[in-house]
Amino acid sequence: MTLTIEHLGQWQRTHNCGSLTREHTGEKVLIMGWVLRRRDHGGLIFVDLRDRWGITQVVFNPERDSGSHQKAEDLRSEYVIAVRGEVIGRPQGMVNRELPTGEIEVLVDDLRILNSSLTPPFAIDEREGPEVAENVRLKYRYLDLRRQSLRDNMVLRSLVSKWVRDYFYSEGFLEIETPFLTKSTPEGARDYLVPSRVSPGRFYALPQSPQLFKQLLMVSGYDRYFQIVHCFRDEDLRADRQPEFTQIDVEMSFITRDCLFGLMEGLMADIFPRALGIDVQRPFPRLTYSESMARFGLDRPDTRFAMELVDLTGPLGRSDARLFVDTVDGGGVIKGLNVKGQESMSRRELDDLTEFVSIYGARGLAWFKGAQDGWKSPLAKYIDDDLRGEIAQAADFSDGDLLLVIAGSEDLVNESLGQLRVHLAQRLGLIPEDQYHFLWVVDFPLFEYDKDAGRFNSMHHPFTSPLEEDIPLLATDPGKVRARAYDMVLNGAEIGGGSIRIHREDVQSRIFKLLNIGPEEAREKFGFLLDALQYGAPPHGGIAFGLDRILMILTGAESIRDVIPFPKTQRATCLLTDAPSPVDPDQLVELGIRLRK
RNA sequence: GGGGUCGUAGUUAAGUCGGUUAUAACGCCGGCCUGUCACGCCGGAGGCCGCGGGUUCGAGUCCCGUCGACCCCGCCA
Repeated sequence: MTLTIEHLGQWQRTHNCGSLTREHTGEKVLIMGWVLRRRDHGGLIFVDLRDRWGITQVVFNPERDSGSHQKAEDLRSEYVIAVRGEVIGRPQGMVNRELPTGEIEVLVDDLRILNSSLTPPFAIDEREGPEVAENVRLKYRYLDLRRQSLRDNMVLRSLVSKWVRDYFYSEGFLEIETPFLTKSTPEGARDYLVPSRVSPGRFYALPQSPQLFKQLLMVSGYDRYFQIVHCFRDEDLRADRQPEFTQIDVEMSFITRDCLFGLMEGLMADIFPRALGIDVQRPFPRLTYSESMARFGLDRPDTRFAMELVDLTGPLGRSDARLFVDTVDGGGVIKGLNVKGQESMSRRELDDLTEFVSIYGARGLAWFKGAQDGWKSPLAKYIDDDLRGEIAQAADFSDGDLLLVIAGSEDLVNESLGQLRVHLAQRLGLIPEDQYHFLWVVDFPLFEYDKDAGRFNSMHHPFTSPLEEDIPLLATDPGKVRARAYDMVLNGAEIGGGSIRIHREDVQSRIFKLLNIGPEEAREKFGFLLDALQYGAPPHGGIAFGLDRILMILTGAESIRDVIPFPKTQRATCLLTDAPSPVDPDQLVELGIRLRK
């Protein structure tokens, strides 16, 4: 016999599937949802009915209504149904403590089957089995989104957006939209381009961020702007990077850095307690970029554990080990990591660590084990007792400890040792997962030197203001100039970054010149900004947070894809829609585009 | 552009040194079952071993190529 799909008719929901409790006992209710699971006892049929609010057990009893009981025999997973019935308290001993609605069930008087469903390729009930391969989940994303863990993430995402809006509105901010079809700018990430039909051969770019528009809004006097906005960058993906992602974008006029910090700390102190029930200590600690690099090797330090980097350039540079001496002669540095109590680490494990740091260009990883009968290390014989004493003191190195050492250029040593620090902490379980360490990293360099191109690039972006006391250095030693730029860091992840901007045209032009952007190029690319700066641009600055990254931390997600409803694969494709896809040749003709073979 | 992990029923996995009919669990289908809640019991169906080529008497297994998912380096102002 064939299944009959029924119309909804005049039926209206009285409750959702998460709302019924013991207090509703005896009430006639009408609920609708998806069949999560059917348990057919021949006589009784139980159905776990699911919607986005929860799960309610409904019972079909032939003695109550034989018609609906008979229809219920045809129900399968993910059929869409509506049931009318009575809320009854569950009999003694049959309460389900796992469910918020577990004290009651709905005894069905009438059933309408609103839609059938193919058997889903994977169980919607996540208790069913192990994790499903991600390509299957992405192809059937609409089914994956039905599952509890993804749904929880989407619900939190919605709430966080609302809390952000509430916070900024209460602080007097305006939410203003900026264009998605805009002008390509040369700096920064690769642009996503959109061809113009009306102007053949010309292209819009999707914004990497609303940076210039929010600065223009400050010139317009729309002090205290924010926006929750999509941004686009055509770069390769990572576990925490998608080609389109969401920023909480903020800009303010007439502010000091400290004023902005206070407001943004307030935002975090609003969101995190709501989401996680934790306290957020304010003010956040501040670390200069150079201190962060020296102590943690990275510009986004995870301060939930110690194991800081130790500079051993002095003592090891005076040792008899050729490697170390040569490094110092070549202007390099030698730094170490004291891994407390890991003296027993095996050769095999040390090889793994050596391989790990080689990813970041480290040529090798020297190790010293502290034992009662002296140091154990292939290099021990090159280091005399005086130097050992010096090193032991500098690194707090004693019996039972493992000292890992890397020599090379400062950048390389910091990067590889900083990554190793985090890697080891994860492996050794040194990270307290229930802690949330916010901090600011400040005073970034304004420029970084591009060896290949032989010129300076902006570290943040070209509109970042230098520290006032460093402005004279622009003429003499640009590499030393510090920027009024800052990052907010949480548990070793950069969750936001910003700067006080340049608001004077003369300073902006000077920076462009240092960046090798000539006056003509500057005019062509940023002329509108340079013009605007000459019409009474106020001092201003701002910040942008990565909403997706914040959500990753709030949800404990390992992949950014788990906090985005419809994410893309690592090759930036969408397995659900099969985008990107070829287009009709007529569309290309209309755009004046011919594909190269 | 580069390095790595993986790809076997719908799903998750096993598959030895290359050997005869490719296993299991869950799911699915049929039957039984009035208190289950990841129900239970009995029975059944289900495979382009990602794809293409090669080696071999013989390939899920070895080799080459290719496609796809994931992680990382480069890249990401």
